[in-house]
Amino acid sequence: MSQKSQKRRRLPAAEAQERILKAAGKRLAEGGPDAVRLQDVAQDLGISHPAILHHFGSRDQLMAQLEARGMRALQEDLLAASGTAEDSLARVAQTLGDEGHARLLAWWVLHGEGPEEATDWGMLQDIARGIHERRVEASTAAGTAAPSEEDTTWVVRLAAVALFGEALLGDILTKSAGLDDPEDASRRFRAWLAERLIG
Amino acid sequence: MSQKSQKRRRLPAAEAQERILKAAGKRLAEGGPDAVRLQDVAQDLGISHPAILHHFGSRDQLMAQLEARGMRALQEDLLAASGTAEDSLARVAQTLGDEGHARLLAWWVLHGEGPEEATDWGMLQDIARGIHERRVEASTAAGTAAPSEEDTTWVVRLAAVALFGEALLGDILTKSAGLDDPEDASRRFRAWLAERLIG
DNA sequence: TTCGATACTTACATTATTGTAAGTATAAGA
DNA sequence: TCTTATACTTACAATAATGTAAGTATCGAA
Repeated sequence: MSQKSQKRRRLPAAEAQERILKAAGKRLAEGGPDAVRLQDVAQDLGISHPAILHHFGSRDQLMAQLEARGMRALQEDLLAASGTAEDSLARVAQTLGDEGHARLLAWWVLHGEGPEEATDWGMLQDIARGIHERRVEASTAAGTAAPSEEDTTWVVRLAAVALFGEALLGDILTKSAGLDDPEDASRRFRAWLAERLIG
Repeated sequence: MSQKSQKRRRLPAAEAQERILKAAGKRLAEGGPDAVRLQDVAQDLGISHPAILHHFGSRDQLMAQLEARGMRALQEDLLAASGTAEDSLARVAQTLGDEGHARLLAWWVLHGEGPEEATDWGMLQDIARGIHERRVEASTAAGTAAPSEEDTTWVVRLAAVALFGEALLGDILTKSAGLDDPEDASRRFRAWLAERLIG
C-alpha cells in the first residue's frame, strides 16, 4: 500500500524540519504533548522516525522547538488581532479557538512546565495599555467618567479568561444547554460578551 | 529505607480501592491522565502495581472509575455552591480552582474523550434556572426591568468560562501583569467580576 | 484451630517508544 | 564524472509501561 520506493526523495534540511514541526504541531494541538510520538509523526510524513532524530537530535529538542514556535505564533496572532480596534474580540477568539492556540496553551499550563522563560508575556501589558488608552478616549468622547486603570486590567483579564474558557468549554456548554449549533451559540455569546465588556 | 516488611497488612477491598483512587486522583489532577502510571501510584501507597490491577482489572477501568468519581465530586460541589445565594461565585471558584477540578475538567476536554456519557450536564440547566429566578426576583425588588432568560444564559456561561479560565490561567496572568501575589489578584478579580455580573 | 477466600507479592511476558549504529543513496560542487 | 556531505533507511538496543501467572499470607468464619 505504501507507494513503492520509486526513488528516495531528499529534502533540504530546512524544509524537512519545517514539515516535521508542522506534523508534530498538529498532533500536539490535537492530543497534547504525550501524543507527539516520533513514530506517528514519521508515519504521517512517510519517513522513518530516526529521520526526525537526525534533524532534531532528540524528542525533547523537537518539543522545545515546537513550544517556541507555537508561542511565537500565538503572540503574533494576539498582537495582530489587538491592533485592529474593530471586532478585535472576535479576532482574538478566532485565534484562540479555531487555530487551536487555546488548546496548546492549556496543554502547557496543565503540563506545569510550559515555555515560561521562552515566552514574553510582557506583551500582554502592552496590549492592556493600548486598550486602556482607547477606553479613556471613548469615555471622554461619550462624556462619561474615565475608567480607572485597574478596571481596564480586570476587563482585559476577563476577556482573556472568558475567551480561553469559551474556546475549551464552549461546545460542552452548548450541548449541556440543549442547543444544537455550537458555532452559532459561541458566536452569539461572544457578541453578547463584547457588548457587555465595552458598554 | 522502606520500612521492613514487618507484617503484611491486608486491607478490606473497599478501603484499598478508595486509597488507590485517591492516590491516582492526585496524580491525575497534577499531571493529567498520562501521568497516572500504575507503578507510580503503587509506589505512593507502598504496594506493588499488580495489586492495583487486582482491584481494578486494568488501567482503563481504573481511569473510568476515576472519571466517574471526579465528575460526581465536581457536580456535587457545584450544586452545593450554587445553592448558597451569597458569595456563590467565590465558592464555585474555590471548587474549580483549589480543589483541582478545573484542571481535571481541562484534562478531559483536551483529551477529547471525556466522561461525556457518564456526566449529567443537565444539572447546569437547573442551576441556570435557579439563578434566573433569583435575578428576576432581584430586579423586581429593585424596580428595574427583568432580565431576559437568554441574558441569564449568557451570564451563567460567562461565569463558567471565566472562572474556569481564571483557575487555569490566573497565575500566569498575574505574573505577566507584574503583580506578585496571585492569591490576592485572583481574589480581587473575582470580587470585581461578581460585582460586574450581578450589577 | 483449621480452612477457604482473597488481598497481595515476586517474577516474568509483552508491547510501545526513544534512541543508536551502520550503511545507502541523493544532491551539489569540483 | 568523481567526490563529498548529509538526508535518510534498516536493524537493533534500551527502557519503561501494562498485564499475567503462580504462589504467599492474612483475615474471617466454621
